[in-house]
Amino acid sequence: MFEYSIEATVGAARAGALVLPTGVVRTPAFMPVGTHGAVRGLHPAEVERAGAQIVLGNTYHLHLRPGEDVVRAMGGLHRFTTWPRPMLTDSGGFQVFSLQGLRKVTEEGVEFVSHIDGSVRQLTPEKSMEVQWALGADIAMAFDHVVPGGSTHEHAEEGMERTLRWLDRCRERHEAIATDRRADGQTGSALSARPPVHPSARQTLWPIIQGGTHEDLRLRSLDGTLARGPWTGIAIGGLSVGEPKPVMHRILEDLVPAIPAEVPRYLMGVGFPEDLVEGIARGVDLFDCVAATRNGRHGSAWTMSGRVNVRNAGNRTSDAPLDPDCDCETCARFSLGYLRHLFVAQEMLGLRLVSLHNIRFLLRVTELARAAILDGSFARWSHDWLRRYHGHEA
RNA sequence: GGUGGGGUGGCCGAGUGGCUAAUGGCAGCAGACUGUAAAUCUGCCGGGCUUCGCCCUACGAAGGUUCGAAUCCUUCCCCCACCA
Repeated sequence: MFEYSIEATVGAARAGALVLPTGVVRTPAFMPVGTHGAVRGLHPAEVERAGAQIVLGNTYHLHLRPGEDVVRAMGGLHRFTTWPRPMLTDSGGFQVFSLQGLRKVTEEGVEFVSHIDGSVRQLTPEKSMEVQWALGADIAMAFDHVVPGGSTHEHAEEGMERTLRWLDRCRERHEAIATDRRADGQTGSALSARPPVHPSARQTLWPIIQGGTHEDLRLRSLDGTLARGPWTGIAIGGLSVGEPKPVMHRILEDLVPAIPAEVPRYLMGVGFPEDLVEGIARGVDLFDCVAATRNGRHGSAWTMSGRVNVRNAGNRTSDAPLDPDCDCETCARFSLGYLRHLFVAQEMLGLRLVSLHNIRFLLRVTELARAAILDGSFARWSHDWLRRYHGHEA
């Protein structure tokens, strides 16, 4: 369980298979984000048909609503949401970054003022592990401290060191709960025919590398993390949080080669289509990003002919698909002119259809990249793809 | 016919002497969004130009008072309510 096997490589790029309790994830892979236990606007069947192999949930948000006790009582996140494939829960660490102003960080953990009802909630490494065990995803993420992209060396170092100290506490609590569960004989899958009252005892914990845009800190973060291993996967956090793209590429180039080859690498919160290709080329195996669904709801679509703002007046009578190169359910059936109408009329179908297209667009990028790695053509494919994609950018 | 109320930029609607090319909202146009406080947010939105500025035309119409009017006065046109 939790094995990762590499099937082929081209340069730093890899194609592999990640075995998880509820299924296998072929990499490189994009993971749609379902913060509240749903990929916004989309039916799980649609997400599955689009080719998603694994989706995310969020510890902070699901803790606030409906509460992990509810999810556990409902048989765990897989059964609750009916998503039959692997899941990963983010730890709430990103909310330390995104909810600045609503939280206070201390060594013990983070105090959040709930954006829902104003109540004060504390999330600690231990609490995050407890919540994530109750949610029952295949992969739990360590509770980390994300700092903004432009952070000083001193500030980034503080967040990185704290993330390492928190990692010790995460691992300790995560293992303790796993041991308890095994003792209780709760080893069944979260997807057993009759769902267990408690989720699977099989859940793995992945650490997160921090260190901002400072190479020395990134490498120290990795060293400290590896010293606390072994791990079944390693995540790179704190990128695409305001720093220029070349900086992110440089960090990946310095950091990824130092990560043991046999471990899957997960670049958190990234990205846009070009970020996936650039990341894969630098050895990243897993990605997640809210942009596909958020941009989709906002009427912005990725296509091989450039970004399309669906609402634009010029699309009023366009009978063409949103993206003629796309094989998604939206492009197979609907005209761009109709999609524009749906947005202008504020019909929710429009939000759904463009979200679905964007999700498919990213999944397809990973599928094409994977195929190119498997047949050895990745270097050329990625070069051509990037040139074609950027060729249409303004 | 009488009395009262009202006519403001595509629409709704503030504004009752200078800070008003005129608050807001809607509609329209464009842009942003990267481990989701986002079906959100930002900019433009009378016309023209050499667009961090200048010049036209503007608050039903015409005329007037005033240094200065969407705002005050006169006449006219139109709308609404009630009374005959």
